[in-house]
Amino acid sequence: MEAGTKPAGRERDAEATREALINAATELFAERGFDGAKIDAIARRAGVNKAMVSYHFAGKQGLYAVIFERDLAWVHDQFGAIDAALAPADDKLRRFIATVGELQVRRPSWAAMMLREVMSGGRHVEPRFLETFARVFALLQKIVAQGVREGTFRPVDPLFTHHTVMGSIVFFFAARPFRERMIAEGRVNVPTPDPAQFIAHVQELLTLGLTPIKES
Amino acid sequence: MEAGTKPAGRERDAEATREALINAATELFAERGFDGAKIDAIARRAGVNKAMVSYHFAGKQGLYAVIFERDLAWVHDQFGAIDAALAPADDKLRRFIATVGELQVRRPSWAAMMLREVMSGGRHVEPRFLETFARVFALLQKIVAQGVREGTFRPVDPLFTHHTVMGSIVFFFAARPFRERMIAEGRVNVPTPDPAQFIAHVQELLTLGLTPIKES
DNA sequence: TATTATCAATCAAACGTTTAGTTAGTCTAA
DNA sequence: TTAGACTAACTAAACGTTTGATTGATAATA
Repeated sequence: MEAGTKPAGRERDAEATREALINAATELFAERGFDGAKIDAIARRAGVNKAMVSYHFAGKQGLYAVIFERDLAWVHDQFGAIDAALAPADDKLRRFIATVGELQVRRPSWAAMMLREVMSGGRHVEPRFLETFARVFALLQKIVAQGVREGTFRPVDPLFTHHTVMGSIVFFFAARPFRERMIAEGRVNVPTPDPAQFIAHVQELLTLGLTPIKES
Repeated sequence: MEAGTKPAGRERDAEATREALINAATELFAERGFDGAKIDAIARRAGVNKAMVSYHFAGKQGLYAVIFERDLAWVHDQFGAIDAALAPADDKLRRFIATVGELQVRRPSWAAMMLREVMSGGRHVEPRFLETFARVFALLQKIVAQGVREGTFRPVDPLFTHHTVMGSIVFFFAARPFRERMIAEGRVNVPTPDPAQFIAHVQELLTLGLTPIKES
């Protein structure tokens, strides 16, 4: 908890302040959305003055943009590597799913922020984000086509497949606050699930679910 | 578009006003969240004065609650029927998925509103909602157990299965604004997908994906 | 039937609060 | 000593809600 708080080391450290703000804001944006995350609350959680948001990021929108776009390059690289790889389609699909999963581990709040953007039609993001997203979908489209060609996948709609993969994973990570509350309140009788195991589950489900039906 | 506007029939019709507000607010809550949906915008879209929100619903929170809870009874009935049915587990799972799909068709904005609640840990909903949600999960848990017992499902984690099913469907419907923008802007080269076909896709994916692996 | 009384429904304006952003000055590390 | 980092106090705008007046449908009354 309170992962955003600035460490109490040096009194004046611009980099530490920026990081504290980014961490605090990421949590609050994920949990409450752009309008629900108040600058006062972000600054308080980060342990700095709220004027620092304007000072370091030129306002709330600027802070939001920095958070949202700091992983675009990483995403670009990872999925580019899968695209360039020489491997059968089912392997690529597993890597695709694993990479989406890795992003969630890297940035636990990314799922919720992405979901909110997707629901609002990309209201707060710059076109660069749309490009990256289109590229990721194009990759999955390509993988599915390859799999159908290779005979390892049945002829499924790549758009549908994209939605099941992204939907499953993003929902799993975005739903954590609710899931943990339900478990804590004893409303569901299950142990806290392991993210890595869930990713493995999605990999298996899709590998098996896309296997062509044998004509015996 | 502008589906919330009050019909121009009678000048004073409390029921029509309430409906217009509910419709307008549902769209805006789904698209922008609780804090992002401003009372001014809701009232404008509904074509009524913004004081009507407090008059008819005792404030923004009251309007939100009415929207969120108007389908709880329906959900309760539908999933109760599946639970009570005498059918093999794979049939029940298909019905489960179909029912989640039907809810989306009934209330196109429900997915986004639910997702936002799930991300915030149920910040704006009353405990009644949590109960219903727990009951739905319990049903899926039961179906999976039955399927494993009957030998039609491999021994999967019901919590994971729940997340893949709910995640896939809710994401598909919640992402509509983004998807339609991407298609409209020509960033992805696909036709607008048919919701019913997507539901069928999820049914197939899970039926096949949960089939036990043959030991040959 | 025509008139009047009544009250739910509606609206424009105003209220108090909250919000994002700014400013003027202070502090600290180098 | 100075440039950059920081803060408390402030401002203007936006927000949800309340208020007081007004409208129009309805039903009792003449």
